[in-house]
This record gives sequence, structure tokens and C-alpha cells, in this order.
Amino acid sequence: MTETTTDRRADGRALKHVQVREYVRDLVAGAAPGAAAPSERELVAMFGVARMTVRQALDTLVTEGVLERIPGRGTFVARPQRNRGRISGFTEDLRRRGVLAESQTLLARREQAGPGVARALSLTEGDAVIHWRRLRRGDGTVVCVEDAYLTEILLPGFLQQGMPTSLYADLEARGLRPTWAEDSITADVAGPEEAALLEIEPGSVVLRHSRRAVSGEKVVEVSRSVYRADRFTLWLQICG
Amino acid sequence: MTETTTDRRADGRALKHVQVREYVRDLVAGAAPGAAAPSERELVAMFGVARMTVRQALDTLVTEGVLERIPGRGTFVARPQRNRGRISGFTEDLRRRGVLAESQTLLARREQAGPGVARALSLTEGDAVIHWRRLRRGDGTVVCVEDAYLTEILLPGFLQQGMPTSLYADLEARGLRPTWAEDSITADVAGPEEAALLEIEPGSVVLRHSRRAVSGEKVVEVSRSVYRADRFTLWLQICG
DNA sequence: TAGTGGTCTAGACCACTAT
DNA sequence: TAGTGGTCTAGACCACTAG
Repeated sequence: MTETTTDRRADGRALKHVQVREYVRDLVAGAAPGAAAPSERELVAMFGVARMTVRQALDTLVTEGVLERIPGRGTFVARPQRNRGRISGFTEDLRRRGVLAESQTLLARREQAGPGVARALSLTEGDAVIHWRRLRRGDGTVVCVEDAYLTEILLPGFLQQGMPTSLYADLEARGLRPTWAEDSITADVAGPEEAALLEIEPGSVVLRHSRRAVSGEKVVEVSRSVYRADRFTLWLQICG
Repeated sequence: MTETTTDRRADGRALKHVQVREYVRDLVAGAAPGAAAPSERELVAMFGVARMTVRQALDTLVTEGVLERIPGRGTFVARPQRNRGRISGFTEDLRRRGVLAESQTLLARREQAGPGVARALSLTEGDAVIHWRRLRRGDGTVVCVEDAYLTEILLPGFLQQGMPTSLYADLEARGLRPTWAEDSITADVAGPEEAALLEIEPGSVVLRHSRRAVSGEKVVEVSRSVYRADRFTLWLQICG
């Protein structure tokens, strides 16, 4: 398998292995997992190319998880990928469990980044950030208080547009869907303010979840959430 | 790039592209990012193989993120990957923080899978599993009790070999390094047995962490860990 | 036995980079 | 201009699977 940057020669002609690759990709799109793809020698005959060229095309599709090779048997449409999961936020996370997520904005304003937030967002202290505090409910009951900090310069008009239901859906619409994140999670007890918001006694057990979410090279979100331990289990998919 | 299952022919001779690949991997291990790797034609001359064979070897290392090709310039040791984070276990996790992880095996035996463990490991109830319970310390202080369940049939000789220091390092040596995992995390209070092991009062705050780790298609590990909340923060990298 | 993917050869021309 | 990786050819033999 070889990374192809352009897919085309300088003169505009499509590369042969790309032609074969895209032909097979189209052919196989929507086919049932386990369905047979054309054999390598069939493709050699169809396209009039060398077998190594066909193999280069198929190698890419195998690496992408589209095809699967079985020696002595053939090439087949791969089983559905187990792990094309996306990073999700509270709203999407709860929806996946069949729970309706609601949010009440407690605070949404422009602030100057303090030292901690600036470092986490890879900004300079004093840069403009959006601070968004929400009380979050699942099926109507209070579950979580979340403080999110966003880099204002990446999100023009964010505060003016009316706050979105799902932060991640909004980021996705801006092409800033997080591609990976660093999370840290601790168990703790609630302080008095948190307790009041979460409708629990101070000192009750809570789950603290901090996230630093990155889209490409840019840190798009830094957040701290406090969950009622009696009402929430954090569920994460980890990839290698 | 081609997946190689065996790395060896039936007669035991190493495949040529594997020889080249491992030679380059060793050569480059510990080299500074950006350092030049041997050129393809150099390797052709060194090993007396065809260039396609060398390319197959290097393709694998490029896909793995070890090397980087720059057309017209050469092949180089890849820059540190933004996101080649591997799923880590307790040992590796603590090592990354500069903390020495130690484990004391409380129990390591063959059992028949109960309904929960069987479902989590994608086995049938009654199938043989390895149950491994460890008390885990960081820099000498008690941090965690972990119960891990492993599919015995995937790990021949595991119990006989002497328990490894790091489960994940052992799995990696067997080609079963987890590629992704589903984790669920809650905050809770310690029960009496846990409290005794963790050297805390019953009712103290703990962090519970369950993991279902998958390597390729196989579920290789299911575990439940209980951490002292006052001594441990869980740190996870999430990918989309 | 026929077909499949896995490995491998010994060349070739191209576009690109560095000197 | 010399060297690099990118693409491509036209074969070959192997181990394995299936009918």
C-alpha cells in the first residue's frame, strides 16, 4: 500500500492503481459483508495492467478496512468496522443510550483566558475564550454541571447565533469536529455550590471529567464536568 | 503493504521482506525523528532483493508510522505521531507519569466463565477463562484492586509461564495487543472487602473502571478495577 | 485440479529534490 | 546531474482452498 497524494499524474490522467481502486470501491459499496470482490487476475484482465498494480489498488482498500483477503479463497467485502466510532459529547452520548439530553445555559460569555485555560487551549493568557456553563439533564433529571472553554477565534459568531443544542454537532458543522481527546477522570465529593446545582448534599460522591478535545492540530474545547455519581456512568471508546 | 500473518515460510525461513523490514526497524529504533533511513536502492544492494520487495518492507513501516517517505528526497524516521497513542494498562500508564507500578497477585487461576464474563468475552458460559486478581501499587503505595478475565484459549501457557509484570506487554508479545477498548467509569464508595485491600475506610470514595479490550476481532481482556479516589486520576486518550 | 492470494524478480520510465 | 521515491510491467513459484 502506498499513500497517494494526488491520485493523478501531472498531465491529469488518473493513475492506474487509482482507477482500479476506485472501480472496486464503487463496485463494493453497499455490497453485503462477505461478498466476493473480483479476483486479482480478473482485474488484471479487465484493466490490462500488471498484477502488482492491482495488488497496490487492493492493498489500499484492505488497509482502509473496505476489503479483506483470505489466502487461497479470494478477496471479500470486509465485515462492518467495529470501531469507526466518533468522539461524542453529553448529548450524543445520552442519545445513544436512548436518554433525552437537555441543557440549561447558566452562563455564556466572552472571557479572557486565565493561565490554566490558556495552556489547555494552547493560547496566550488574556486571549479571548468563550466560557459556557450548562446544567445538563437526562430524561428530565439533573445529571451534570459542565464548564466548557472554547477558542473564540475559531468560532466566529458563536455567542451571537444562539447556543446550540449539541456543541459537537455545531463544531462538526464548522469542520471542527474533535478527532481525538485527552480525558482525565476522578472520583470526588461535591462542593457546596456544585451540590446545590446537582440537587445533592455537599459531600456526596461525584465523578469529575476533564476533556481536552482536538480537531486536527487545533484544540477546540476544554471542559470540566461534574456528574452525580448516582445517576451517571461515563462510557468511552478508546482506540490505539 | 501486506498483512503478514506468519513472518515465516512453512520451512521456517524468514520472508525476505520481513528480514528487510526488521533490519530497518532495528536500525531506526531510537534514531532521532527526521533522521535518514537507508534508501530503497541501498537496501536492494544490501539484501540482494528486488526493489518491490524492499518497498513492501518499507510500506509496512510507513503504515505503522515508523517511517515517512518524501518523494525526491528519501525515507526518514517519522516525526512523533500526534496520535499513535496505544491503549495502555496500569503499568504503562503509571510509567508514563514517572511512577513505578508494582503488582501483587492475589489470585490467578483457571475458572469457568459465568454469564457476565462469558458475554463480555464473547464466549459461551462455562468456557475456560483466566481470572487474575491483583493489588496494584504506585511508588509503593496501594492504589487499586483489579480483576481481569482473559480467554484461556487465546493464551496458551499463560498461567504456567509465571505472571507477567505488564499484561499488555505480554499480550503484545503474543500479537494480541488491544487495538481498541470500551471503558465504563463510575464514582462510588468502597465496600468492606475492597476497603480492606485498599487500606481505606469502608464508604470512602473510589473510582470504578471497567474495560473490554479488543485486539482485531478478539476480545482479549475484560477487567474491573477499583481505585482509591485520593490517589488516582484516570487518564485516557480518546480517538474518533 | 483449477483458482486464489502471497511472495519475488529484474528491469523500466517518471517527477521531484538537491548540489 | 545524480539520487530519490512513485508507478508500472510481465512474468515466476509457492501454499492454500475448494470442487
